[in-house]
Amino acid sequence: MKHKILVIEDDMSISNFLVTLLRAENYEVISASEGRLGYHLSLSHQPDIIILDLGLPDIDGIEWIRQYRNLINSIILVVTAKDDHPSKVEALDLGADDYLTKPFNPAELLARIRVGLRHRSSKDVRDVIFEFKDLKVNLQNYEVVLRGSTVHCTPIEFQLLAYLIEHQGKVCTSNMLVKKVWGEEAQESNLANLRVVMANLRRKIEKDTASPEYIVTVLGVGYRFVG
Amino acid sequence: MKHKILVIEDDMSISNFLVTLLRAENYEVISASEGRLGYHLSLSHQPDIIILDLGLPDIDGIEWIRQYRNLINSIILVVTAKDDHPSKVEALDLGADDYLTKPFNPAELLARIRVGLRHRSSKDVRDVIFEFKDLKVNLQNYEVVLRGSTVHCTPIEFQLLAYLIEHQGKVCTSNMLVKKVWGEEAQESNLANLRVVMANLRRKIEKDTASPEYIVTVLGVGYRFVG
DNA sequence: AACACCCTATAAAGATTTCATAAAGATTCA
DNA sequence: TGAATCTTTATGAAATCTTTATAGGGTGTT
Repeated sequence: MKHKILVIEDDMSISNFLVTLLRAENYEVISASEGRLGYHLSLSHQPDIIILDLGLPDIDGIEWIRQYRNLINSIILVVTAKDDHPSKVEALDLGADDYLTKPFNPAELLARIRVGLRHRSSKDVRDVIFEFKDLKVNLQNYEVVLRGSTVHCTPIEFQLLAYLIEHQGKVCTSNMLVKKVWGEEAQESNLANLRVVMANLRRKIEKDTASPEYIVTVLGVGYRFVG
Repeated sequence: MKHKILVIEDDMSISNFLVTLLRAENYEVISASEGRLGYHLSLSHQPDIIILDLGLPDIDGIEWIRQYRNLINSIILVVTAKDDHPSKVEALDLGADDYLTKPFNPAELLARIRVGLRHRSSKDVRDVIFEFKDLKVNLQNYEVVLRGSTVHCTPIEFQLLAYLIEHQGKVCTSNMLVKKVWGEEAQESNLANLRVVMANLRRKIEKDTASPEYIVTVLGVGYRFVG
């Protein structure tokens, strides 16, 4: 799928240059020449990356980051003419992910965009609703639906499932799971417990518990949600 | 908890400056003046961030990234004197997370370290994946894939393989392997064991165990993962 | 060449560990 | 109190690890 980039820049010649450059790299590009419009576009289009110029006509770039950083879920790459260190440090500390000073080398910009995309894709954008194969889990409502019909899970079963889903694809050691589900001070003894809960959970969501399709055992280590 | 930073830099005056600067910021800092040592320290200490100078005496910095990027789980921040764009783009594309050119502003370095830590703590644990010829090993998930299909390894087999991979190219004595896999207090008697495990492991990953392609025997000494 | 010696590979059997699950007892909460 | 949930305990099965035994392949000596 094409990655989406939002360019917020008021200087039209630079903006056009960026848009052309990025389109040539096969990104989907949208642009805004004002800060507030940029914010609204970022909400409606959910771009992967925002390229933000600090010198906007309607709102100071630093202020833009301060106000909107936590409201959007994109990588912010600041590209600006000012090379004063205070604003650089401030922008980064307010949540910008990278900072380039004009004039910049286009190849470097593109490389830094790829870095941003890398970071973003490994940062699993966590949805409240998780879906995989026939399983649908609403991580807020404690709701588990399997092939259309609701499956009732006990609180502990759900916590276990939720933790495994949050770390899908990665092996979770039994110790880690015991600690996360029963609390940090949990004892070794809870291991037996974990197994019982796991068996019950599997009975509820797996077709064949002997060859599970969602939660697999990693012998000697722990469990892993296939993702 | 204190964040851990590894500085890999051969110019002692810069290295000392960085170490002092970072310690003053309350980071836990370790340093190496050579690339290979730096790699081993990053394995043993698992730093959150690695600050890497590209001009190392024993190995080219770009080469360092190419070889080790997938084997370590840290943020890599390149700090170098060369400001040639090709190496900048190459370093970033090979997996470096940021790139600063000397002389850099310390405040900016610190800000970029904070960016790196933010990215890291936002839950993404980069997959540590080793690839060589037809073999792909995910060192976190205990997963071994050979020519596209998953190979099941037992815990001990995997530990052995992982240790050899971490020291690829170097001969590991049988004693060392026994100690690392069975524990420091392991006996001489485990040598027979090691051989059995090795035979089983080879049966799983080698086409022809008589002339192995990944793990070769070094007669009278031990074993070596070809790398 | 024949032999002994050392080191290694591997098969097979036995011992051990780890896991899944049932069932019974304890706890919690309404 | 009673229903649901959680914990403990027990047991068998499966996977793994260890031990033991045997065979093979070098190397060096006579």
